Amino acid sequence: MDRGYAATRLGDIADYADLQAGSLYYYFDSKEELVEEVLRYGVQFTHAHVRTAVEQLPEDATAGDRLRAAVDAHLESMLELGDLAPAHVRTFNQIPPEMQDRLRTARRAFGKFWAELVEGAIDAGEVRSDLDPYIIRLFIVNSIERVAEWHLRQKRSAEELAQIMRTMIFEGAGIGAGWSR
Amino acid sequence: MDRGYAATRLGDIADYADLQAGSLYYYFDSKEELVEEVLRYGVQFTHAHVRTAVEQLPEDATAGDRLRAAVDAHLESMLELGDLAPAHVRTFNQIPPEMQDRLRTARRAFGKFWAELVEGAIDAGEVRSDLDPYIIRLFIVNSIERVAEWHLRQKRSAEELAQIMRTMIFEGAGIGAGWSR
DNA sequence: GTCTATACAAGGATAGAC
DNA sequence: GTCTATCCTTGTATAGAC
Repeated sequence: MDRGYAATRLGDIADYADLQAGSLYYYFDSKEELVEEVLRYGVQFTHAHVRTAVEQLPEDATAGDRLRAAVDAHLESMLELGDLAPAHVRTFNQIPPEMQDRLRTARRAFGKFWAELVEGAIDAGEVRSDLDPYIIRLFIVNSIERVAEWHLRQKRSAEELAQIMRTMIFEGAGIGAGWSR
Repeated sequence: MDRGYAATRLGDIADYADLQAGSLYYYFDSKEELVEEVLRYGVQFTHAHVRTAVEQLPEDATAGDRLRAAVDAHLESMLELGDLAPAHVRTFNQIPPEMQDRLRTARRAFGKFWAELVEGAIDAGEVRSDLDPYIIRLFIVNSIERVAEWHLRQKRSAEELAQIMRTMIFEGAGIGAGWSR
């Protein structure tokens, strides 16, 4: 679905599955249903992966540890999902509005989880409190989601990318103070 | 073009321009040509805006000042372009490959300008030198480009958004050291 | 310049054979 | 379950009137 929702023909999908276009209707009632299933899988997979990673931390993990773990796990999901990750990120605003509504519940649940992580880290004094938590969350999640889109010239390992993202997200690009002036 | 390249019908565009679909062919030879023109305008407008902002800085501006100015100007462009900004960002990977090739020259020129700003700031010791400059650039530009997509609940002024973006990009979300460990 | 009417192509969906 | 053939809708593009 790299090329967008409407541009992706059932024939393409069928090719990918080594089937003929018509055969897809044995499994799905419509193209919409098929796409919805794929997108829903993407959110739920990622949500589950991130949540598990956070919950598996030891009892004494700080709010910062939890947030860091979430960044790593979310990034891992993006990389593991392969083509599916960018598909989901890119495609959501292209699908029919009713479908967006149906998927929104799943997306909101994941967003809420993220929001709690960010707010927890702010309350613990580990994330800056001078910006809107909502914006901080958007910024972080957006950064992670787009990584899957970077067709990097040098292939980098998941660990390497995680390290880079953590640095940029939490420490920023600048050196020393006064950058935001 | 919120809904993607293929999903955007000539009829929609015609409606927007208070015309009938057929009338568009007086101005353009094809849908492709029309879209290409719109996208090209977007890159060039932004490139020009950012370049001008940077070049208008006083002689004694540091590499950091230049980079900061670029962030502000790029963000301003995104906001000024209105619907056109997300259209460009979202649509590029959906358009036919030959069209991507034709637009790539304009995009590369802008990318090169950005790369020089980032590298200048690294050389001047104002941006961290422990990460790949290419990645730093992707991260920064991506962050700016997506802001136009945030349908923020509270409307924020351009200055306010610029302040937020500068803080997140250069200082990061974290407090204190040790975040990237 | 902009309209209406229409030709033409493409793709989603259905039917029925195997 | 998967195929092939076909229907039907939609959307790009063209023609020609005004």
